[in-house]
Amino acid sequence: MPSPYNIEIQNSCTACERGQVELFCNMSPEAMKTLNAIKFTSVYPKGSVLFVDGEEPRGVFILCSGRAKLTTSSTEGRTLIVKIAEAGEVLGASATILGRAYEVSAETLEPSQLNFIKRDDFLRFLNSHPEACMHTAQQLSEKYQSAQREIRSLGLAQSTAEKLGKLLLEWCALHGETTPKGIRLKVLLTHEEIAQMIGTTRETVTRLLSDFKRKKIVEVKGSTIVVLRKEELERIVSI
Amino acid sequence: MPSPYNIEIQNSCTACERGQVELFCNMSPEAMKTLNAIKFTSVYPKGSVLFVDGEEPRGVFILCSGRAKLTTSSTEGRTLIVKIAEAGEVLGASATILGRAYEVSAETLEPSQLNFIKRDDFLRFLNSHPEACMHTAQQLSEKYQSAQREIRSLGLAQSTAEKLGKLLLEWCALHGETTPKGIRLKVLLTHEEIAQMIGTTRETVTRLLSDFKRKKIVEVKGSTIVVLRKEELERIVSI
DNA sequence: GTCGCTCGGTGACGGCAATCACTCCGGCAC
DNA sequence: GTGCCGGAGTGATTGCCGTCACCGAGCGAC
Repeated sequence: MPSPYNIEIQNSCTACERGQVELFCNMSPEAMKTLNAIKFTSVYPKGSVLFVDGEEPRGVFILCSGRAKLTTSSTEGRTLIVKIAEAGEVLGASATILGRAYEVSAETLEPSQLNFIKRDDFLRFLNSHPEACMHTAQQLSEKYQSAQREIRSLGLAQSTAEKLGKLLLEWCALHGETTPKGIRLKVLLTHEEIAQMIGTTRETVTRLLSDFKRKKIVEVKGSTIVVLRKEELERIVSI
Repeated sequence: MPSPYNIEIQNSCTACERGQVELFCNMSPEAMKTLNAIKFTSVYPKGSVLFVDGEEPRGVFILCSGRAKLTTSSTEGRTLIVKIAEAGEVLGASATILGRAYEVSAETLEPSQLNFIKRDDFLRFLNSHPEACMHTAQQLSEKYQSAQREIRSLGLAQSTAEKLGKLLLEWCALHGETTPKGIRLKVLLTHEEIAQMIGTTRETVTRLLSDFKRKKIVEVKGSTIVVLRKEELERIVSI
């Protein structure tokens, strides 16, 4: 089924074949039916802003396919990318549950399909379906642990090289592709965005990557990075 | 009722008068009864380690009274204080729910009463009591939002003065006591611990506080800090 | 073709804060 | 009293990295 943004649209959660693996998709038939009834499915182009830091919570977004960046900004315009959300994640749950302002902003990084659920519907859904509530608790726990890792990285690393190394290693573990030469990564972020992920500047990211290249730790070709010597990266990180 | 560490012990959650205000304490009578049956109440002295970063989750701790610090450490010994937990908070919930290692360490800062619930009991409790599950989801949402604030502070502040200012302002909002001269804070942490909260060194904290004193922004007497000019602090923070 | 523009690479410089190395003070043991 | 120890205060030095500035490559619009 072709769609405006050239991705497959999945209209029914019950028929969604990704259902088996993702946290919020593998529930009992009756829960899925309710979910189907209250969700609004849409496809968003790259760069769509789903919600903004500080805004009153309208509801939650379930990321069915695509990626989204969660960011927070300082008053004078510096931006920090808190997390890159992948398919299967629920966005805005904490704010929706607490009825407090969204604590981050969310923006799609590529064409993405999302299910939106209004706050009232979502709360009713959680109250009436214990399994949905458990799934949400799991999602929130994941989010919390991921936030803790971010805190560790930002607060305990004393050099920026360490932070960048940590980020590269995380990417290796998440979607690294092992090849004879090393671990290959498709990096779909600009240096600017990488900088925003580790709280530094674009120039520093460029310099550090050059440094890694010079030391034969990585190889960069266009938007792919090949990690040649993972051990060396681990050494830098765990100094 | 006197106790070994000179604090009041509350043995029954149903009779606990703090019940009305705290998240995990105001549930239906039958849920409270179950909670009472599966919990282990103990009083811990100051400096007790409840669990350690990386340890397999044994269960959750409900902090009935007292305070505990949540920390994470780097391999070479630097420590970051992620959060000071206050009475009413649930500790170790995310790790227990996910069945993954605790993501932080927890240590009491003063004599504290805690209810411990074993992992299996806790999971059964959540599954059989939807309201407990909702409360847990709320707790996790709170924790997540608090972690996000920490990330903001660590990642977006460009000077250490800004981070210290932010911390002081948070303290003012949480347990500041308004007096004619300014807002009075009881700081029960050493400079070393304050440094660990904002990811800097003891010397820098000492210097910054001296700086604030010189600029007549704060006044320090022993372990109390009086914030004389809150606006000035806010200006520093939101540069 | 020529503009725009975004993105990446690099040099120069300066400032903030980490590090090291003391001193001082108060409390406690003895 | 003395010694010890944890906490606080301060100076000197060093180096990392943020900032500013500029340039080149690539690319789409037109």
